Amino acid sequence: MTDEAGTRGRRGSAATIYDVAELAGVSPSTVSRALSKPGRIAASTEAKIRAAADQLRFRVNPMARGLYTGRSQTLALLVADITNPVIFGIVRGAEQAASEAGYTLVIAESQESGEAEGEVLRRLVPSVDGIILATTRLSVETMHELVGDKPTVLINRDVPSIPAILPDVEKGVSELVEHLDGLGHTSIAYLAGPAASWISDRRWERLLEHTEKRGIAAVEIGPNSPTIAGGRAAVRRVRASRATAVVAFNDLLAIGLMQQLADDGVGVPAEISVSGFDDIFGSELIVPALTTVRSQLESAGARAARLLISIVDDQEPDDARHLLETELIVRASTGPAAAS
Amino acid sequence: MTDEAGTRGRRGSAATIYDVAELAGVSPSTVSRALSKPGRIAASTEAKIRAAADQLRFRVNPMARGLYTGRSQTLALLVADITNPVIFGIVRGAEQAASEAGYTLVIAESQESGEAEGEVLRRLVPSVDGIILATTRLSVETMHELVGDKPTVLINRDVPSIPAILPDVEKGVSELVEHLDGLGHTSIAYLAGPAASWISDRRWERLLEHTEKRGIAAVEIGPNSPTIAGGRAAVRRVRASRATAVVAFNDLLAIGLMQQLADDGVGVPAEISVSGFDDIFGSELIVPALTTVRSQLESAGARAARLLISIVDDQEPDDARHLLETELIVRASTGPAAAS
DNA sequence: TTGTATGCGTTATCAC
DNA sequence: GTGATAACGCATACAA
Repeated sequence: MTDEAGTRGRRGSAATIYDVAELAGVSPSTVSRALSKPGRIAASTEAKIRAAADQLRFRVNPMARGLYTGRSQTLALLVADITNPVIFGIVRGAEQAASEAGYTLVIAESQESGEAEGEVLRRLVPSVDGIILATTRLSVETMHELVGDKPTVLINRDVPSIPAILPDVEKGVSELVEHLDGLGHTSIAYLAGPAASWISDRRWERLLEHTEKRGIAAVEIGPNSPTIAGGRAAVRRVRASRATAVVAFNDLLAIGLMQQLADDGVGVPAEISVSGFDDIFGSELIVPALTTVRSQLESAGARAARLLISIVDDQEPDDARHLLETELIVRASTGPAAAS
Repeated sequence: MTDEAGTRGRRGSAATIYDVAELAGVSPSTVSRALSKPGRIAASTEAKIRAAADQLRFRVNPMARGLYTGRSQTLALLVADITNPVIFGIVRGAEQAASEAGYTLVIAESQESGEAEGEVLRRLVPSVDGIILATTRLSVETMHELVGDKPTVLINRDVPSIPAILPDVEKGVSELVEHLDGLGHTSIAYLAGPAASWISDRRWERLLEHTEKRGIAAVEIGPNSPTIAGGRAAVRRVRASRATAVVAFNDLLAIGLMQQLADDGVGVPAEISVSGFDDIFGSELIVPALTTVRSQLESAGARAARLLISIVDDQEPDDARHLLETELIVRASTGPAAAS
C-alpha cells in the first residue's frame, strides 16, 4: 500500500475516471457505472474500482457531470437582508433540507434593493437548478422574465401560478387584536413595511378586518424601512396619530420605535403599547420584552426547499400552498390602554 | 423584431453559442470570443452577435465553461452556526466581496459539530474554487486532508502555512482589563468557549497576561457551549468562583449568564460585572446593556474573501495576516466591584 | 479578424 | 456484465 495516494493523472490536477479505470484495469464507463449505480455491476469489479478510486482520492467532477446532466445539484435562496434575524430561520431550514437531499444552497442578498435583486438573480439563475425567493421586491413581470422556466418557490409572497410557502397571518393577527382589545385599546396604528412588501399588505388587511369587526380605530403609517432605523424615524408620526397601541410590520421596526420612545421619555407600555411580527432574536432581550406574532420561519425555509426539490426532481409536490401557523407571544411591551 | 425571443436550439433547453452563431451568421468560436473578450473582435460582428444573443436570451452555461477552465467562480464559506449573530458580519462581508469580484458564495453550516463539518467540506470542495473556514473545529491534519491543495483562508484560527484573517485580541483585552481594574475588580472569571476553539484560547491567554501584570486573580471556567444555554448553565460555577467580574468568551454566553443571574436575583453589575466579546445584535438591547469587545467582523469576511480570490486568481496576496483591530465598548453591565 | 478542430470529465446508448 | 462511442457547451490552438 503506497503512501503517495496523490498519483494523479498528469500535472497536479485531480484524478478522473480514466485514471481510476487504468488503475483498476477496466474501462472508464465501467467506473462511471460502479460509482453512480449501486449493484448493477459485478461485485468483484466494483470492489476493485472502489479501491482504486479511494487510492487516487477520486471525486467526481461536478461540472463534467452537470454539463451532461444539465443539473448542478444547487439551489439558490435570495433574501433581502442577511443580517435581519428573521432570515436566520429561513436560511437554516432551507440549508438543512437542501443538504439532506444532496443539494448545495447558495444564499444571496439583495440588500433591500430591487435592482440589486434583479442583478443577483440574473447571475445566479444559469448555475442553479431552482430558486427560492424570500420576500422579493420584484414585480411579477420581472420575476417571470428573470427566472424563465427555472423551478421557483416563493416565501411570503403569493403570485398566481408560482408555488409558495405562506404564513397563515389570520390566526396570529386575530389573537393580537383580541389581546389588544382585551386591554382596552380603541385605536391602533399599523407601522407598515416597505412599499412593495406583499406580506406587509396582508398583515395590514387582516388587521383592518379584525379591528373593524371589533369597532377599533386603525390607521396605517408608512411605508417604512423594515429596520431599527426605520422604527426610530417613524416615532413622530406614531405619536401624532394618538393611537394607544402600535402594531409594527416586524420586530426590527418595533424595536427601533421602542428605542426612540425610550429616548423621548415615553413609557412603554404605560403610555403606548407596542407589538411586532416574527419573534426575532433580540425581541425577548429588549426591555420591556416585545409582544409579537411568531411565524414558523425555520419550517418555512425547509418546506420551501423540499417543495422546490420535489419540483426539480419532477416528483409529486405533496404540500404545495400549505400555510404556516402563526401565534401570538405576549410579553411586556403591551399593557392596558392609557386613559386618554 | 419578433416577439418570440424564446426560439431556442431544440426542445425547451437554453440557447447555446451555436444557436447564437447560426442566427448571427458567424462561427461558434467567434461568438465565444465576442462574449468573453471585450474588443478583440470587429465591432460590427460583435454588434451582430450581441443582438443575436439578446434575442435568444443567451446565457453562458457555467458548467460548460467550468469544465473547460477548471473554475466554477464559486467560493465556499463554512461557519459553525448561521444563527449566531457573530456570523452575520462575516457572511455579509464575504458575500459582498465575492460578488463584487464576480464570484458566487456558498454558505454552509456545520452545526457546531466537527463530523458534520468534515462531511460538508468533503462535499463542497470539488465544486468550489476556494474555501473560507470560519472558526473551524477541524484538526490540522483533517483540514489538510479535506481541502487538499484547494486555496483556503482561515478566519479566527492560526495554522502555519495557511493564510488567515485574525483579530488583534491584544488591544481589546488590554482595554477591558484596564477598565475592570479601574473599577476595583481584583478577581476575574473567564467563561471559556468550546474546547477546540483557537480563538477562545487566545482570549484567555491575553487575559491572563494582563491580569497577571496588574495583580488581578483570574480563573478559567469551561469549556462551555458558546450559546445562551451555555451561559445559563455556567452560572453556578461562576458564582462558586466568587469572582467579582466575568469575562465571557462571547456575547451569547454573557447574555445567557446575565439572564440566569437575573432569574436568580443576582444584580448586574451591582453584585457582579459581566462582559463579552463580539458586540452582536442584541448586546445593546439587553438590560443592562452589555460591555463587550468588538471585532470588525464585516471586514473579516470581506478581507478573507478578497484574500482568497487573490490566491485563486494567482495575484499577489497583498494583505495576508493583517490583523483586525478590536475595541472595548463600555456599556452598563460592568460597574464598580462589590465590596466583599 | 474569423473559422476549424479538439478536449475538458462525465453519462447514456449501443454493441459485444 | 463490460467496453467503445457520442454528446453535453464552451474556450483555446492553430489554420486560413
